[in-house]
Amino acid sequence: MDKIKVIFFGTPDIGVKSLDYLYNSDKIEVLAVVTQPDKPAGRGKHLRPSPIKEYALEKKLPIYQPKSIRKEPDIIDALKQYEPDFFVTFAFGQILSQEVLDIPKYETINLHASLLPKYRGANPIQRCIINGDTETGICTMITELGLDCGDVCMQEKIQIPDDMTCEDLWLKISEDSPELLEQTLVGLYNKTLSPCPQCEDGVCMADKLKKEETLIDWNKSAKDIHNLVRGVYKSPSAYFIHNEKIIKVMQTRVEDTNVQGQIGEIVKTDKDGVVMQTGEGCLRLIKVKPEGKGEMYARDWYNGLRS
RNA sequence: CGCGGGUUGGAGCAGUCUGGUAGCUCGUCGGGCUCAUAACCCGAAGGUCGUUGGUUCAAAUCCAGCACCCGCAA
Repeated sequence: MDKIKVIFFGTPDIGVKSLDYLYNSDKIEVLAVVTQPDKPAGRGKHLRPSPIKEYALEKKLPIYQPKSIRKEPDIIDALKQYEPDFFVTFAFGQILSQEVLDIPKYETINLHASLLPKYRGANPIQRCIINGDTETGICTMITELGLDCGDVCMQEKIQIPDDMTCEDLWLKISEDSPELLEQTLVGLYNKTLSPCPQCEDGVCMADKLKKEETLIDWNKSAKDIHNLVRGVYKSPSAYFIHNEKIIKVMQTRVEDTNVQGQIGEIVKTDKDGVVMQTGEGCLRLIKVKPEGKGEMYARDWYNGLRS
């Protein structure tokens, strides 16, 4: 059979393994890559290419970097010239227009990191952990104009253990997505796969994370704070303010303890960390990252406070 | 040239403004107490104070350059 001709739309590193897998697949030919423009990043404000672009450069694939794909007819025309069978989008970061969706001969396929119709939107990975879900997954779907509302092609479930962080889940999704994408493309191409409409009952949205959500509210339960900490682990991290310094919380454990103290205060310390009183139960801080410092054990941080 | 913090025994910090004896909380090692202990008591080892140069009788401390780490903002 002929190779399935695909153009890949993506930006962050979560899609790199998928792009690599499709690139190396003997069933698929990646014609070009579309990614976000280079952006100032990091401390020095230097322009940085997206991880997808770096991969494409390495493989010498054609690269397109529209500011907004809907408003750049030159790029739309260029994509038409490839006569692709499919567009594949995976964390691209821009909304496509109907004109763009109509380009591929078959469909535009999106990989979404949730079990649709749950967690439509920008941030399904962190939201499901913050909410304390024990299961999530990945879906391939037909892209339509509305936000993540198209018919679902395939899905795979992923269990969320109690100590999984968004980084762990991000990596897991990155690893599990390539095969699902390939199977979806082959299935649609051979017409052995029929997409199903989403059940409208279970729809919920996963909004972008707001900065104020990552400030720890000690009045919440230890369990909720623990979920927040692992849900926003490293990016951007949950934090609280101590002596006018930002203290990011990197690792915690819900504590079985009878110690009672004032909410938001340290009630106990030992070699394993610092125990904080919350609105419901106690939370042990295991690793923290004070402003201007590297990640350290909470115990070490506490030692320094007593100098 | 986006804004800012940092580098001091193995860890986390104070000391820098106002130059003059290397400090605190831990850890490690040894001893003691104890039925026992991660608890308590006593003692010890361990530091060219990031690096290079300058000022000075004298620099962790003041001045200049360099390296590395990090927070904010994007």
